[in-house]
Amino acid sequence: MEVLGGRWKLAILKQLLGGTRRFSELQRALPRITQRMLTRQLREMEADGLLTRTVYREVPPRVEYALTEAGRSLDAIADQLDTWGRWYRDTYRAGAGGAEEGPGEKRPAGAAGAP
Amino acid sequence: MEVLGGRWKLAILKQLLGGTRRFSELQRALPRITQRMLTRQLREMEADGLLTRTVYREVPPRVEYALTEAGRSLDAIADQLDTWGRWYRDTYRAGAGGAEEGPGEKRPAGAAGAP
DNA sequence: CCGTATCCTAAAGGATACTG
DNA sequence: CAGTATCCTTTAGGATACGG
Repeated sequence: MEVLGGRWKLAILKQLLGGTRRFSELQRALPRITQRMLTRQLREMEADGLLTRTVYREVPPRVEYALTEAGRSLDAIADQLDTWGRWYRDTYRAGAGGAEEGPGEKRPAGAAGAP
Repeated sequence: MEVLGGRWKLAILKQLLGGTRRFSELQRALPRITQRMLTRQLREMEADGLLTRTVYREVPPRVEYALTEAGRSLDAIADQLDTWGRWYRDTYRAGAGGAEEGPGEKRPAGAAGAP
């Protein structure tokens, strides 16, 4: 949780799972993050070894971010968190009525009776 | 991440995956959490629909916590996070040398080339 | 036994302006 | 384009003491 715990890290991870992205591309994909936060979360993830940052000294400058092996190894988890999150939101926030009888229908795959 | 994001929630979840627990049992299992934090995280998880809180008005009082379906549905994810966390720690913090050539050996199951 | 109440620090997150 | 620099608010987390 220390490594994934940022407000935006999962979203960034998801973007980078789609391939290398440059700073401005990430900004466009995540319209509500501020420049400062994007920079900070990216630097933290770099420090944690989840991604690499490559600076191309051109004009205009270009910086590319790509996942490391460690970052890519979070693929499955990120995916499951994403799926669970959607299920949870749809089940508990959906029709305001929400979980009147507990989650029973479209449960995330494999999480039914547990083990 | 909003739902799982507490410092202790994953640990609490893990305990409750083992069955119903009372307050003092959780405290003993998580020696470094303060009473206040345990109470708070439990109440948040209850509000999020992850667990139920049952009060038995006896002397001395007894309060039992149990996961809901939603809580139990996090089983697989909690497990994977746990596994990844250990792998990450062992790989990146282990011999101080750490990830000299990127994670290559005991990668968490199924997260290799990524499907 | 199972909490509340108080008080406090630190970390996270953000708005806004400026820059190599 | 891809950041820094400031300044500020909010939330998380914790230590300690007290109570039904």
